[in-house]
Amino acid sequence: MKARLSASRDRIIVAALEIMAGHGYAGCSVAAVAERAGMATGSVYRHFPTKADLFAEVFRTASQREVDAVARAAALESTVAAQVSAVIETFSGRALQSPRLAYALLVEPVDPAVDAERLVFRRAYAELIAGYVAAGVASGELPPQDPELTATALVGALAEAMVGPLAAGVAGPSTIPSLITFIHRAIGVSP
Amino acid sequence: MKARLSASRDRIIVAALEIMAGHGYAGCSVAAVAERAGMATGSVYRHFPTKADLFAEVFRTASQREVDAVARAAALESTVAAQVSAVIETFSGRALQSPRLAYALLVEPVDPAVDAERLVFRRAYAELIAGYVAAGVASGELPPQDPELTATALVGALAEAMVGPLAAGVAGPSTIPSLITFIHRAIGVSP
DNA sequence: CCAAGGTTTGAATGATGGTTCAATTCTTGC
DNA sequence: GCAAGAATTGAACCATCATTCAAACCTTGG
Repeated sequence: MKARLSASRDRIIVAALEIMAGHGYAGCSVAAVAERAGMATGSVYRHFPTKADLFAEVFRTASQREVDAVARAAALESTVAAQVSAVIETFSGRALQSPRLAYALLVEPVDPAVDAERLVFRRAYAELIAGYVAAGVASGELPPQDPELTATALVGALAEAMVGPLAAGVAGPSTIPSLITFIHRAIGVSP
Repeated sequence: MKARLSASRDRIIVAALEIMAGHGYAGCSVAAVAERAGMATGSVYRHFPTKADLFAEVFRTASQREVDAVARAAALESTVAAQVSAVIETFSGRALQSPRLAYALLVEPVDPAVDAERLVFRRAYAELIAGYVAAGVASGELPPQDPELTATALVGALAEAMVGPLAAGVAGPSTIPSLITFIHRAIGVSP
């Protein structure tokens, strides 16, 4: 019974994610989520007090998954240059794999309460990158700089560069390599 | 009479801008705009077919003003390094002067139809910057690169770096200089 | 001055979609 | 089996605004 409850909760989140991946946040009415989760509209409210709470958690879940994937890929590398390349490749590869979801997570207009969760998402990326940058500065691989600011700017650059390709559905073949070059230069990787 | 008509139209746009600057897009109900413009709600619809059309124009107007100010400041400089510095200083200076408006123009959740206008805004900045970068590459002041991608990434970096300070109301004293350093390095200005 | 035409008004309308809740169905302990 | 209690249902409710429109009000040409 407890299990049934928590299973329902999970089904709701999964359903919401699936609809986001297919039709964006715009397609995520509570009724649509409930239907896809195989339950009545009202039942959603047995698990989440409001729609905003539900989607805050949905965003948190999806964001965590993305950040984890990127962190895992970057952790395999040992130089800052390679770590940052891994971040960009993983981030953009996954985004292009589920463009609608990426668009929703990154920039689609959402309820302001959910928007707040998006900031957390972007900050999580920034924290991850800031760590690598700080290590690079400490080891002398990178010139002195404010790792927080560098990381923030880098997340912005990455997100902005992906918005066009996400809308189009594909990225030009030189987009990712160019972006890597740009960002390597930006953090001061010696050529 | 014609004058009266076009004056009303202007009053509506000005009112919308003022409310955006004070309470963001969230505060911009048609009723609120009409009241501030000193007319009845329904009269707004004698000038704009829908709210989305009104705010598309409001965004276009505000964006144009911003881009013009930045372009004017950059045009006074003669090296790419100085031009880009002028862009960053002007952009961030103006944003911090009207943080609520800047937040609305840059990232606040808005009606999807209005959101499209935001892309135009960001692209206008990118075009401006791309022009300078392309000239710098041609003159040899900058290393070879894709000016479009560089400019897009740069706009993203700039916007992202401002979101935190905009929410807080102020930027730390080193934010702008650090950002300039970062972006100079990113485009390949020789030190 | 006056009537015809256009303009302005602001309360009513309507659409959307989140939220509630009385009725029903299911689960569980005895 | 069988209540008692919890969970589920989904249609009704409600709040929010954008949008409309019939009535009231100007403006202007004669």
